[in-house]
Amino acid sequence: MNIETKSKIEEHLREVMNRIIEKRTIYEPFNEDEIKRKNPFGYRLVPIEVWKGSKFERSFVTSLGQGIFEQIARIIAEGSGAIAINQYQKIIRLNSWQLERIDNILENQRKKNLKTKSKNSIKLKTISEELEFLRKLDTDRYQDVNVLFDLYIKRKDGTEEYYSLKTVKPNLDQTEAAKKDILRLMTSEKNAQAYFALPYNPAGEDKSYKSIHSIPYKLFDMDCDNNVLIGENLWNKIGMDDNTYSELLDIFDKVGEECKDKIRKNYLGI
DNA sequence: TTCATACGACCTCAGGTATT
DNA sequence: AATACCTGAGGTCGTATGAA
Repeated sequence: MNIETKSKIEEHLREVMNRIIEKRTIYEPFNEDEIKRKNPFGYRLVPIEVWKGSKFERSFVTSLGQGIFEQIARIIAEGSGAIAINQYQKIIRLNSWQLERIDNILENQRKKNLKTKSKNSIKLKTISEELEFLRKLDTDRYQDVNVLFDLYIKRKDGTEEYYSLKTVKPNLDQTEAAKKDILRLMTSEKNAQAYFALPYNPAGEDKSYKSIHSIPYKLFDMDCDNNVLIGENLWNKIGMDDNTYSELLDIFDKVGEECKDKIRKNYLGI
C-alpha cells in the first residue's frame, strides 16, 4: 500500500486508541470501589490489577471489532484505487423459488449434525457450487429483498466485491445471516463476488481454523471455499497485494509503540 | 445399558453507538 | 442524559455420542 494509505490507517488507529484511553483514564476512570461493590467475593481474592486490566480489555476488544477492522478495510481498498463503502445496503430482486431454496439450504445445513461424518454425510457444497443450481431456478414470481454488507468495493475494472466481516469466532446465527446474504446477492448478480470474511485466524495464521472453532463449518466449507477469506488472504485480497497483511501488522506495531506506553503510564500507572 | 465427555444452542455480561 | 439496540467473548446446560 502507498504512503498515504498507511498514514490514513495510522491516523484512524491513533484516533480510536486515544478515544479508548481518554475514556478509561479521564471520562470514566477505573473505580476500585465499584469492583468491590459489584463483585465482593472476587475483589477479595484476586488482585485489583486483574480487574483493571480486564476492564480495559473489554473496552478495547469491542472497539476493535466494530470501529477498526471495517474502516481499515475500506481505507486499504480506497488506497488501491477502488471505490469502497462501509455498511453497504442494497435491494435485489430474486424469484421466489430461489428465495425458498436458499432458506431451505440453510435450514437443512443447520439441522445436519456436524459429528456424523465419514459414512452418510455428503460433502458440504461451496458457495459457487450452490449457485449453479440456484441460478437455474426460474419462475415468474419475484420478490425484492434487502442485503447488507460491511464492505463494498468497486474495482477500477468494474468488478464488484462484497464482504461480510464477522467476529473471528461467530456463532451460528451470525454465520447463517452472512451466508444468506451472500447466496442472495450472488444468485442475483452473476458477476459480483461476495465473501465471508474473518479479520484474522484465531488459531494462528498457519494453523487450521477448525482446531479453534468449528461452528461455521456447518454452513461453510471454511478450508476450501473461495468465498471464505481469513486473515492474510482477506487483507491481501482487499489490498490486491501480497504484502498488505504484513504491512498492516507493521502499522499496528508502530501505533502500538506509542499507545502501549500511554496505556502503561496513564491507565495502569506503571 | 450406563456413564463420561464433547458439542452447540442459547444466555449473560460488558461495552459502544445511535436515538430520543 | 437516558435508553434502546447492537456486538463480541465466554459461560451454561441439555443432548448426542462413543467408550466401558
